[in-house]
Amino acid sequence: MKIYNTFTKTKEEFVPIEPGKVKIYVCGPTVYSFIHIGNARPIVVFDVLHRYLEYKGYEVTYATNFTDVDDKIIKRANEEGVEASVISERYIGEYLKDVEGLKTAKADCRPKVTEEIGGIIEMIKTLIEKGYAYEKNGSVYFSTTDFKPYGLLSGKKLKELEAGARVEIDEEKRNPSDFVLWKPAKPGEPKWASPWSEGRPGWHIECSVMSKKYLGDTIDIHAGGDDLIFPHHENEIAQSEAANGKKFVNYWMHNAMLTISGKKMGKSEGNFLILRDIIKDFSYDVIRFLILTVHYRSPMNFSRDLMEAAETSLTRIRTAYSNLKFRRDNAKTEELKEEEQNSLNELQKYITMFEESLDDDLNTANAVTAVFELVKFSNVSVLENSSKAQAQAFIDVFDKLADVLGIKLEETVEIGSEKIEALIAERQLARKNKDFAAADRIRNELSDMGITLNDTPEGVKWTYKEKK
RNA sequence: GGCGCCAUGGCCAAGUGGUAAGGCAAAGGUCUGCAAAACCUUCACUCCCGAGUCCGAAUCUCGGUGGCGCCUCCA
Repeated sequence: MKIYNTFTKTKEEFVPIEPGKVKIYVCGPTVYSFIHIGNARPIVVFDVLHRYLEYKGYEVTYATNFTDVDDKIIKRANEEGVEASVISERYIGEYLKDVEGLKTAKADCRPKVTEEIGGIIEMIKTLIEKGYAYEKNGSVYFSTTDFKPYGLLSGKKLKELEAGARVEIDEEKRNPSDFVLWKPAKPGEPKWASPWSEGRPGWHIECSVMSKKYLGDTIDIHAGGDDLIFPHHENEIAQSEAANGKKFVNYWMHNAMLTISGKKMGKSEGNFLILRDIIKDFSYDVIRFLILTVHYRSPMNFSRDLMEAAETSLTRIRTAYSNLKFRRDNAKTEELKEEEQNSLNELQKYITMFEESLDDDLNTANAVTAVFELVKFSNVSVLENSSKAQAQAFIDVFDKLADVLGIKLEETVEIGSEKIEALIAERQLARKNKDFAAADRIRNELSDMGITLNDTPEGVKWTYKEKK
């Protein structure tokens, strides 16, 4: 499998540190509100990476954190007049609901910063001892000029950074590009005791500490949004490599931003759409599917029109799948017929196409295309007179590929199927008596419930789609 | 100001040297009581513009134009 490594700016053959095992760290959310749909992109993309590596037989350890102490959380807590932990716990809960909905709940661990303070203090101590960090008035800063490789990931040069007008001037820092590892608490802010002051950690140090604790000094893949390349990931490298004296990450993966009307969607930009709001009109599956139709390193412009198109596309896949199940359950022949053997041999072609796509830097867009090609092939191959064995073979391939992409092939029916069957039987009777007005009335009634009927020579087939 | 990325049909989107995947939308047809689904057919002599390299370029080089991102919290 080839992976584009942001550090080397090339696609590289993926070779894990330990054969058969992969350690992945993905930067998680700061929990001060609901996530927006842009946040869903890395969650979905790197979940597919996780699933695909497992599909290929790797044993994956996947860690993603919660930043549960931060200025924004404190601000929100002050606005509501509650403890910071009330805010963070609330949005961790909401985040997990979204993660569940997106079918991305496979992470092995989700550490929280507030539960890792001890480890953070230890790493800061080490950095001071090794001469990479210094204390000033209760704050501790990382000295960027003392870490020679600083800037290699982002391609920034310290000189340029200093020349930039946007670097905050801070009298305590030796260099404008130095960043905070520990800062003293202001009155009323959450705080922990440390050798330097009662305070809390800076943002960047947490990921270095948690990655080390849960995955080790050197990990295979570290991933996140491309807006984290600088300064967050650059700083993580500096901290981890300075403290551990070892290479931090072998492959850096970054997803491009989700845009809206061509502009980056961001909480600071104020042009974001909350995932929960989108889910009122579309299912989680649709946003997940839409995200997969674009390569993860290309910017993706979000719109409702795209969601609608994605929903229709997804329905095409689901319809093909449900047709297969219908054919299987109504098949007149059990055993595979001789003439069907060719189609089964050809199935492998689609699996290969699917795998080659994902092997090429996780090209989910082409993997989805492979699924569409499979849909087409299935529609022309598995017919009324097909055997149960043939239909099942196709179903197995659908299941296999959909599982990697995390696409749900069937919607859960929320209505009692006895009721549906009764109405269908009633309509069939009406049709038999040529009372088409009554038949159509029942069909409309079912349609209002989200049931679409399909009259076939083998009987009536129905599919369910949740009404929004 | 510095660094980097992108520009493919009505919409979305793969493709990074060998002659334009796929999805949505649209048009016609088959099937059907009508539908739905499915199938068949049609839908970019062309990939922002100009020049160059090459037997050959959407793909490489140079120059434009337009758009975006990072340099500050951000997925």
